[in-house]
Amino acid sequence: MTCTLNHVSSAVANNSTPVCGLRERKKRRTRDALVRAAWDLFHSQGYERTTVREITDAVEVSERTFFRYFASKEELALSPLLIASDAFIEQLRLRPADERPVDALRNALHAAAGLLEPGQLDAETDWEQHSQAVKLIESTPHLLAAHLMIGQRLTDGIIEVIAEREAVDPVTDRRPRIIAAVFCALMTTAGQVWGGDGGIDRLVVLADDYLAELVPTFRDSWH
Amino acid sequence: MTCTLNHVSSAVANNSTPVCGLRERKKRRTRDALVRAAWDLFHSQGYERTTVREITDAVEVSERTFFRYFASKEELALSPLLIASDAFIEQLRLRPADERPVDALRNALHAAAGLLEPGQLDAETDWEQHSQAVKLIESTPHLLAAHLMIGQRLTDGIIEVIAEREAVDPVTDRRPRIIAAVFCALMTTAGQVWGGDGGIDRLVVLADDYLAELVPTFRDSWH
DNA sequence: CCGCAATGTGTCACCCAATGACAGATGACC
DNA sequence: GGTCATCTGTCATTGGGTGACACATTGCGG
Repeated sequence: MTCTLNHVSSAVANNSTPVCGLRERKKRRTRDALVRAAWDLFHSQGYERTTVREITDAVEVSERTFFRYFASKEELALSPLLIASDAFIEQLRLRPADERPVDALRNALHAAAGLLEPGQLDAETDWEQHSQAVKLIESTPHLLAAHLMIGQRLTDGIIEVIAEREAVDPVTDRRPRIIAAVFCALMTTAGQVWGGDGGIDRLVVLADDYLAELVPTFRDSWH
Repeated sequence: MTCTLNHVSSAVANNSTPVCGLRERKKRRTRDALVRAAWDLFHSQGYERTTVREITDAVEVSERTFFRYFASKEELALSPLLIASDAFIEQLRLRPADERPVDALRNALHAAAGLLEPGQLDAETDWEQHSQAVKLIESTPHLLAAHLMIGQRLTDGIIEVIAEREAVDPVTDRRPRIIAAVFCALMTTAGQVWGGDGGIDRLVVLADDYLAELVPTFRDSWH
């Protein structure tokens, strides 16, 4: 299965930079070019049958350079998901403290979806292609595994934020773990049923739908 | 993340064979030797720093032979989990039809754990080393991703069995998907908290504990 | 405007996982 | 014992990924 994903945590960071010097602009340009060329190739011939060599040839840089921008081929493919995941955590942090955890999660989901909807932030978040990205990830075992890893990372993030919000110890109190794991599992399921069709709105509706049955339980267990 | 796991489905199959001819015995012997040598090396120097070459040198076979027994290095490392996962599905199939889904899942878990407890079925299920195997998997990103893939595979299996038991269509009725996803998510979480310490019994206790809060919800949604 | 330091990039060499092709060895079965 | 299927080793090759080093470009202070 030849997979990696060692450097997930350091993958984003460089988002919406002020774009000051020429150096930075050049870097951003080659990075975007790599992402664009990669997705074009992925769509036309699939992820596994696309070599790093082909990507770098299209952009006219060396293979070595590719791996200075992305720790691995899969990190490139998964960057949209990483961005979405981080956006969600950020929105969750912004939820008012008096919301119950389950409501904070649902509201953060709506907020994050609203942010991503307009698209056009930069090359990776171009929402028109996001649908195809989802399809590609779900249909490529290697990428699906990495996708699940991002889900795991998201779960850990949620545990941390919820525990902080509710002022409980995430080690001794199992509730943050439970709600985070269940929420992510339902999100993943919703994402699979969604399949990328019908826009982000449909995904949110699906997730809400799945979550609805469990809301009473989680409300009871927290206040 | 250099991972694979393409041939998960075909990995088990050869379990508790009658051991007839000399040929079969020899094959089984080299296979077991590979597994044993691999785990020794994994424990002493970690998964990623162990090369296939080192494993095959220890057993004195060619690298090519290794890949005739295992589709990938990670398939070898994950075979205990695959076996456990398949055992669970099998037990779930054996549950009487009048049990509610959530009860069938819990009972199947107990049954499968009981089966695995004695250990000593063959090299891979040697339960004494299973604890260390879990630790190794959880601490190796590459293996953790593959572990999550097995969880996904288990989820799909559960959906199928539940839908069959309850005579519902798994595509239109979302309940099998929900209960399977939630169950697997809680199992995974329990497994991470467990960490391999305290025997399989403790894992079952943890899983039961996590599941307990959601039992009322799932009982209500089915009958 | 110039020179230095930092940083980005290309080249080369290398490791490891994995696969295909082919030939030789070995057990199965009559 | 001989034939046949199957297992195995050897060889060559591909593709992902990394380290080392040299060169080029940019940023910046004088």
